[in-house]
Amino acid sequence: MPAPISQKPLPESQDVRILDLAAEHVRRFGASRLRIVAVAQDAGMTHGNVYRYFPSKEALFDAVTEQWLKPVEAACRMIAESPDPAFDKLERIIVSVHRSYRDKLEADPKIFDLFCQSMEEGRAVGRRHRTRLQAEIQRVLDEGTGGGMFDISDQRRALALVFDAVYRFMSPVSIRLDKDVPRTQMDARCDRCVRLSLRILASGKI
Amino acid sequence: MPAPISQKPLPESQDVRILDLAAEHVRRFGASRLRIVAVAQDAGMTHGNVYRYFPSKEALFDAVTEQWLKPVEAACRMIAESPDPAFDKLERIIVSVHRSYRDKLEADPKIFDLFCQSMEEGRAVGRRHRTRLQAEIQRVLDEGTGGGMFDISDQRRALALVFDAVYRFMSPVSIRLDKDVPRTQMDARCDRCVRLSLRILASGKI
DNA sequence: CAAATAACAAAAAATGTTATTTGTTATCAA
DNA sequence: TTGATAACAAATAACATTTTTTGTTATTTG
Repeated sequence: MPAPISQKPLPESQDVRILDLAAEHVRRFGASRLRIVAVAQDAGMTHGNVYRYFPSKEALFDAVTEQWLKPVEAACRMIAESPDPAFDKLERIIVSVHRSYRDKLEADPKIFDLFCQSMEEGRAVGRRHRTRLQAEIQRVLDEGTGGGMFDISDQRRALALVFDAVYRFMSPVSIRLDKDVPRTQMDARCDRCVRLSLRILASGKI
Repeated sequence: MPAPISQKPLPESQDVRILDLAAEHVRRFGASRLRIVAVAQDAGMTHGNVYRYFPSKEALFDAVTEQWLKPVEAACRMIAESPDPAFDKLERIIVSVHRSYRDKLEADPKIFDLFCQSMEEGRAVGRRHRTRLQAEIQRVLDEGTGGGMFDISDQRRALALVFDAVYRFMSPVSIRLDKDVPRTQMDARCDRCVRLSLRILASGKI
């Protein structure tokens, strides 16, 4: 029998505590109303001490966003690493990202706004997140090409084309614009659009 | 020899004058800094009189936006009415809209912002504009289907699919997000994406 | 009558002031 | 040495006040 997992979770390290509290503040009041002093107070410390962990308010926001986006990337990696055919994985990854974003938009609209803002301002958090997703997709694409599943002359171009065609379902800003369109409808359209784009990719005629 | 066209243009009607001045104010300072009193002053009248022509500031903004978007619609209609094959026209319309938007973004970024805002807020101006573009496209689509060029079971669905796939190049908000990507690159990607989407449409397998 | 103005209340924006917050640094305690 | 605090200047937000703007309506002008 393995050693029992400690029932009481270890006392979180301060940076994680601050991060969680900050996320909660954003969830409740939105980023513009978050005050470092208030977060510090909730954490039972002076505001100055928060700066030991996060060099600036923006850095704190970025950390909140990054943390909050991790599950999306994890789900993506999960699929990418599964032993299924590359084509299927590609489809599932894109659909998964769309669904995850939509879930997150509905669960935490204020944090989603933070995410969108970072994209609109072209800041590093958003860019890095997208790069990580793209890397997973690129990996699957390579795998598919290696196995002779995709016949692609210019891979880079192919990837760009797929991203362009499914942009509406992968771009947080676009997804937010469609927030009032029923989920079922958006999901169905996403599925169809992804399938279409990938069929072209598979046909290799680009 | 035909009668000479009057050299001096007819004195513009007041509403057009006000519209032009308002557009210029938006161009210069952005919508948020536009003051009805200032426009009225430029037009040489009291601000109260502006309300004889436009019932509210929002109505004035909408009129500016609508006026400013007319050339996009005109170009679209021009193509739709040409005697070319439906397939070609469809492609040219979408590409034309993308190019027009991009031109306008570069020429009048502040008015473009006004347009984007109306889309983001789901206001009538933006919706009507899009509806008019869609109507032209639908017309061409019908034409193509009638001539046996497209084999489509569910037209409504087909149109939605094409719009989804070229969304990045047709949505003003998306285009603005890509404002720093070189035009030549965006244009090339637009062309490829449109061609891809339409090929699917032509194949009829949806 | 059509086109404009003048005058007005309500809403919004600018202003100036005070209080809070941000971010740094020097200091303290374990 | 690590984790915290206290104290501080500069930046920001909050707030009350004044001014401008918006939108209406009654009145004038040609």
